[in-house]
Amino acid sequence: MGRKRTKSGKIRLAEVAELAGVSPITASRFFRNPEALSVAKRTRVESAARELGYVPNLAARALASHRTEVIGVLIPSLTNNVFSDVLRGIYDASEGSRYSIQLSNTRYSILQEEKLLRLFLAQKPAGLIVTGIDQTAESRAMLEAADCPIVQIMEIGPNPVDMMIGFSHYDAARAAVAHLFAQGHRKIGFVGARMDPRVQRRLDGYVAAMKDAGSFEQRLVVTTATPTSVTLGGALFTDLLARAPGIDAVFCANDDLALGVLFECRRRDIAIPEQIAIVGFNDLEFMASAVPTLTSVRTNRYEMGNTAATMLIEAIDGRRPEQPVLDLGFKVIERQSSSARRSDGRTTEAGAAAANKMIALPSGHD
Amino acid sequence: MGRKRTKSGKIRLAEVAELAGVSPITASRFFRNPEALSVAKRTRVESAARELGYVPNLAARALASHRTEVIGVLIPSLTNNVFSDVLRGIYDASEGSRYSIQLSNTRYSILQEEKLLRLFLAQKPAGLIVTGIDQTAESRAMLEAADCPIVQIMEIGPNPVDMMIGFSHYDAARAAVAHLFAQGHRKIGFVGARMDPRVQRRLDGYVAAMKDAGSFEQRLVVTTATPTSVTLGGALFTDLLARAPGIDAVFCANDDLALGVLFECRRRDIAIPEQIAIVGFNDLEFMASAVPTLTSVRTNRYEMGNTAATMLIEAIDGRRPEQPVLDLGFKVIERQSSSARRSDGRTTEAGAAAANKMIALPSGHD
DNA sequence: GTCCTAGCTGGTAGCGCTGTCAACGTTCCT
DNA sequence: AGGAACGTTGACAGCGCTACCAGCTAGGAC
Repeated sequence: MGRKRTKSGKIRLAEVAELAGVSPITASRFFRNPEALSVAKRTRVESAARELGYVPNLAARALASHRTEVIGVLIPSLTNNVFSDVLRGIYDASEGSRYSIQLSNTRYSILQEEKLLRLFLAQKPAGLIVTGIDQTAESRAMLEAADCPIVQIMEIGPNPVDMMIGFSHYDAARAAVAHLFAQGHRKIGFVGARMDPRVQRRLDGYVAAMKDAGSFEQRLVVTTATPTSVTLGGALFTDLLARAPGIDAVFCANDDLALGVLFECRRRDIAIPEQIAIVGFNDLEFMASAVPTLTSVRTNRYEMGNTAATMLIEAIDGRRPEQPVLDLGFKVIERQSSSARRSDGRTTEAGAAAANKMIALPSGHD
Repeated sequence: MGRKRTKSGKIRLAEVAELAGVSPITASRFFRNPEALSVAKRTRVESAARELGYVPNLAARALASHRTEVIGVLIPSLTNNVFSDVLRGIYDASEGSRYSIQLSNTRYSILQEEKLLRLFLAQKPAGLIVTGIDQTAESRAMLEAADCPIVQIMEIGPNPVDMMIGFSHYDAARAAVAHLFAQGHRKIGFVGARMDPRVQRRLDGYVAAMKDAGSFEQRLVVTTATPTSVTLGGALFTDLLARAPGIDAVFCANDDLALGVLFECRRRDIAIPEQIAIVGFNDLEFMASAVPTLTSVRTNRYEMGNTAATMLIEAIDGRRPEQPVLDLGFKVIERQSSSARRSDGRTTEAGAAAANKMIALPSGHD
């Protein structure tokens, strides 16, 4: 019995080729570039492969071709809702393609990111998705030297390494503050946690908007390096009230903080928006459902991940996008928590389904 | 110039061996089983590898050894907070080990799970983590035939494929309902979304507890196959109120629903817990911060993922746990939303930091 | 001193696939 | 009709590593 199979019982390409009556290399081509085969051989190989239940050995392929079919993804957090939406978009886009996702968590450390990047690059990934634009110089050099397509996600900025997709956190924050001004608020506080680069740029946007209006005061800003949470939102708001008792609005760097502020207002019997207006950031699902409903800045997280992975795969396959930097913009979703101040001090009690007015802006507008 | 390097400029094991003055196979052993080398050679190989910046080629290793260093993880959702905690535990445990995580999303479909399982198994993973105990017969057969360790996570049940770590959703739900009974509630509604197998078992636990007390009525149960959300919690609660206006408590199959119920109560001016008590499930962070604070069943999600991956890696390395099925239990965290009914109809307005009474139970107690 | 065992080391032979290049028709042009 | 050009196919030689087994040395038992 000329035992052709490996001990594991796996079917090899050679067996498929033999059954199909072609050479192994022809069978190999069938799986990588079927158009290169004549229709006759193509169908023969196809049916042989199906009959034997052939599954390619990716390790052998990677070894022989010096390429892997792995897309590396570096994100700073696995728990943050924001990134789970982005991730879902990435995974959805990778399904159906022949690429698989290799995920690593930088924990908001650019040093950790550099380490992971080195690890990834050593495996010659087919492509790379990295978060943000604040890499170490070393990381930046590695990315520029990498011979695979790269997408930077979450925000846009100058000097993309390769492709880039996101929006301007600075502009989004400015728009949120501008909205509060438009509603008649003047003493607008800022609460922020974690203070990673993107949150920092939201703060910068807030500061710029406040300075433009001549309303900026340092005591209106309360931040911490602690990871964000709903509870923390309440605590930071408490600090803010102590520092600046006269505030009439709060811009929260994310929605968890905003929810915490909402609860803290409940606890203190502060009326929203009559006494204090609240605006969050990201527009998580619960914002539309809270009482009162909470204004937020909608960011297209799923779409960001999905488009990033799609662009990357296209680029890997040689079809580079004509537009390598994509601004997904944002929308200020106006809800009860920031509606116009009224003399009677009440807002209408509308259900969660109340129509949302939107302010849509591509970032880059001022 | 005898060009020893591959065109990519990568250092190979052979170069390391040459510099260290040993044979390639000895150098190879250094990376897999350093103890097998004499101390002298060990240090020589080590410094040679460091000097050259050697990085092993995983594809070649996988091809030659018929093994990969990939742990496959199958989870039903990437957005659900519950799984992001589990995932973080898994990733944290895999860091520092030589195994990498390959994640796939079954989207709550056991057919999709079967397909993905086939895909994974074809790559000969080092180990596998699968969610739950409700695989298709085909999946089950594949898992049992797989020649790698396997951990089932999220719940425990009879007939583990291999290892298992989780808790009894049935017991946890019973304990939650028992807590409501202990606080004097009788007409306890149930709201559930998605109705995946674990939510179904929570419903079963609820039904059993209610029947034991002679309080079960079909109209107290409102469920939907729709994915869960805060908004949906409000909608389901609205349905429940219409079907059973006399309820005095709601057990929610998860915390998002509970938050939705809380907001809907606010909207309708229903006092919590005086008119209606609320209990959630999972004890997400915001539960302790809501107003009123929300009672929930704490589940050890991070620990579950972390322990699962740790056990799996140990098993891969040949150290099987003496206890292959691990019950992580749960705790009913009592908060304001379900405190004892009072004649004066008020609860004390305590901050989020109010001490939580806990009922700790390993699942399996009745 | 001889034999045996254990511990360490190295040689050989692939793992399953693909890059490269040559060779073979076939078609189309001049 | 001759030849170029194209499309299709196959032979060969590895990719970088490890399984397997043989050989070597040292130390201990008799």
